[in-house]
Amino acid sequence: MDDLDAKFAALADPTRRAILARLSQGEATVNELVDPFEMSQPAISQHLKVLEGAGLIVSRVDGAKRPRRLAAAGIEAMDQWLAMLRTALEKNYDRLDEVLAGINQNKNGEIR
Amino acid sequence: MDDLDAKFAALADPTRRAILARLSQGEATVNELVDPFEMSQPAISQHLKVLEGAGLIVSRVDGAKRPRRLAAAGIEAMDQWLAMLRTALEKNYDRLDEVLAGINQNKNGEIR
DNA sequence: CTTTACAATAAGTTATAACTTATATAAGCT
DNA sequence: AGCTTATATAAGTTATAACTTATTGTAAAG
Repeated sequence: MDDLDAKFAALADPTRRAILARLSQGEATVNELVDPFEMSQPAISQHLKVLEGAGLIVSRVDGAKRPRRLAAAGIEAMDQWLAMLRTALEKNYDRLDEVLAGINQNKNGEIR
Repeated sequence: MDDLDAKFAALADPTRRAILARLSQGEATVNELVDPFEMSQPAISQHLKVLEGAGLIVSRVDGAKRPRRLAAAGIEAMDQWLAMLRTALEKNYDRLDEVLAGINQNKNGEIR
């Protein structure tokens, strides 16, 4: 699963982030997920469809219920992409440190 | 900076992710960022505005040029949010391990 | 001080997202 | 079978996103 467009777009909605936060505590059915929101059941079902399409959650059939839970694999792709930026930033900080060290060195004629 | 809606929405566009990837290698001006894309300069400027609004990049003035670079602070909020999910998933795996251990125990009358 | 280079803004178009209400499907209960 | 509960799908509305071309603003260079 690699569709970063869908994954990040899914996380861009606060309702969907709240759903994921809820699911991080364990499985929940659609009705359980509807409760905390001032929003219709179809609206939540549509959000769940988006999350499932993005590979961030999976569903299971239990009679008439369809409990959802987080999909481990789905989180990783995003995480790795962010890791790239994080690493790049760390490297930039290192460079900045070197630059600042250089400035101190020049000002004083020695390293301080 | 905490506007997760804007941050994740910004990352949902492949052009903007490519821009961030380019900036992870160091500063770049608007024209430099336009080059690799088959897209007008205004389009790129608009993408940059979105990224800046989301706190993911910052700009600097150098004569008529406005070099952009990554904004360290902006990445963190997203990263922390994802970290929450990651941790939750790890915990769920731990629980699953316990459950499976329990099953083995019951089947055999002893832990195997 | 006019031209050129770099970038931002304006206005218009088209596609898509996020809801709503109404309706369909499917399982469980009596 | 008929009623209820759980969820999905359909259709319609409104707002917003992602472009385009045209234009404007601003600094540097001749």
